[in-house]
Amino acid sequence: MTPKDTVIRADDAPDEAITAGEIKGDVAPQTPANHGLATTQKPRNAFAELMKPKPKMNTQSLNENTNKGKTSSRPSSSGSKSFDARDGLGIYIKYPERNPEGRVIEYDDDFVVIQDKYPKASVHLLLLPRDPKLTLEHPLVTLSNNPDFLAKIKSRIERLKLLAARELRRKYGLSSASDAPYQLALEEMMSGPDPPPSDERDSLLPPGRDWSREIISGVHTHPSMNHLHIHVLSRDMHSPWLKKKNHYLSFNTTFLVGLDEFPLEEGSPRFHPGDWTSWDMVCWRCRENFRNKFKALQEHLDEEFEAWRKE
Amino acid sequence: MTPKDTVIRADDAPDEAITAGEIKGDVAPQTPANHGLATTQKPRNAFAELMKPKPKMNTQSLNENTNKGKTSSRPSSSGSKSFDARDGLGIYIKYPERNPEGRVIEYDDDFVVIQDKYPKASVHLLLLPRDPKLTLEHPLVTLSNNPDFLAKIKSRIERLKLLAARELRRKYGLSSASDAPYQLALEEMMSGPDPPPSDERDSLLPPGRDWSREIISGVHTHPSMNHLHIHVLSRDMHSPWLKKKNHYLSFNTTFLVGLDEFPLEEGSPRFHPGDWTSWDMVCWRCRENFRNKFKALQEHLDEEFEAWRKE
DNA sequence: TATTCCGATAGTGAC
DNA sequence: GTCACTATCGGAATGAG
Repeated sequence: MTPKDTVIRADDAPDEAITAGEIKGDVAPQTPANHGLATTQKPRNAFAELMKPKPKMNTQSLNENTNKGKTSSRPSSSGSKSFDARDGLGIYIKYPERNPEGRVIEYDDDFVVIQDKYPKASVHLLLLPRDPKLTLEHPLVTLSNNPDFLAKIKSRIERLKLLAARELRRKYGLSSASDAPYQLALEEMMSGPDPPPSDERDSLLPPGRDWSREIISGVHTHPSMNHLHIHVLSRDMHSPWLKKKNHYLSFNTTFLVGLDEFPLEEGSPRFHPGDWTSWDMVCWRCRENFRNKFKALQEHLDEEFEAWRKE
Repeated sequence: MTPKDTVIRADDAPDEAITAGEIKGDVAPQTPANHGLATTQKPRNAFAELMKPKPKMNTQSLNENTNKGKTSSRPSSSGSKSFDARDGLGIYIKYPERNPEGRVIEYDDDFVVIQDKYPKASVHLLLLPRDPKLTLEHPLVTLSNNPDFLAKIKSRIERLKLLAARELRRKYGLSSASDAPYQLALEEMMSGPDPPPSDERDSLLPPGRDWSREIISGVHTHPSMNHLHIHVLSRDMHSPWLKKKNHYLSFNTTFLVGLDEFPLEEGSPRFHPGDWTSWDMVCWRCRENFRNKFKALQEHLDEEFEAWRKE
């Protein structure tokens, strides 16, 4: 394996996430079932296997390992004496091959992709640049002042959006009305005599629902976690970890700066959102204003989610 | 019984409060054991019986009936169609002879005295004037503009303070260092050959601790309960019903206007205390400032109470 | 400032 | 804006048939 190769965390048991304890060597095991996405870096990913159509089963494999591997959760930011919960992402950047908490999706010399430990939506990934010169910089500054870096990020994020979109299709494709053409054709293809490999299927199938439109990406204006991270998540905001007003606002106001908004111009007001935690909560789908009534919003989001996934 | 007589709620079982259900007739029963206080109105009271010294027992009879007779709690402010919890004191004024919830201490044509349903101190009584023309007036206005009424109230309150002081002695006299001379002499008196009746004892005994100094009285600047009521309570603030900051502040700031401060002069700032619920909580005994830390104050009050009662 | 219930808000400590 | 825990603060309903 050359340093520039992307290593993939693969799942032999598609419906159960890999835990850190299952990985014995330096890198995650690879299986013949892993079919990578076609990019310049040719990374392969664990979602590929998960994307296999599973009629009659509504698996949620990505959200099932929320509490697994908790004993292996040890920040251990070696060097700093005092523990700081805000350094929690450092372990993934430093030792992605250890696959901490079974959360690593893929990694190479430049990036680590993990599932957010506390996802705020059906799909919620983090892209973590590994460059030590950049990882502790402020994301708005770095992404606005470093064109080369921004270009790399944008390229990588485009690919992650597709990854996330495929995961949405895996989760909700069968209950989606507009995805029916794809799902029906896929079923026919897979029950046929010679099913093509998974990375060739989509080009042979009708488009169905454009799930990538449901994926958002960006960075928080004032991140709580110290290491630079870019969010890639579905916009449904349907998650047991969405527990507080600021959770919702941080992804549904200008506190989130979308990747496509960069570079910000110098002196942009986006650098100073002001008292954003006091802003009203507005439904991302129907624009109803719930002011500060989080519980009411939460119930409403459940309903919107059901309608959304069936679109 | 003439209308001007004061009717006393008497306890045959001193350690257990009478409940409303035990009273069959129009008035509370009287027993030979009731020895009244010597006032112009000659009211007798339930505390007299409770004041009997009970060595080795630390009874708290006054606080034991908190939840009794709940079924008989019916505001029923006849005339107004809608229920209003702020009219809750009306029932005591209207039907004191029913002894609602077993809470009536004494009553006559002009006043009803009850135990506060949610006492904020070891002893907490309410004096309720019955005059329909006055009971719904604002206490600060009425007590400042009506000298005759104020005089009656002051007279009555003086007596209630003595009643409350005796109750403090009953509860804590035996654990009080400075009350020892009284308690020892009392014990000797009662074990002697011819113990005098209870209303003659104190004049024959050494003074002991001046419990009346521990009693405060006054009205809230902005009462929540609609019917005019004057608080008479011990200053210890030791009670399971003291649950919130405003409970404490309402008796330990200028939000409480002491009876002896009346009449207020017209335009007095006391009419407008301002944002009093945001004021700091300061220990009534040692003046330590607990700011808005209610739990910390509560623990501290427990300690102060133990020291206070042993004074 | 009646209570009670529920929920929103705020501060803290975290290996 | 990391979470989880505790506590403080804030609004709304409140009985009874």
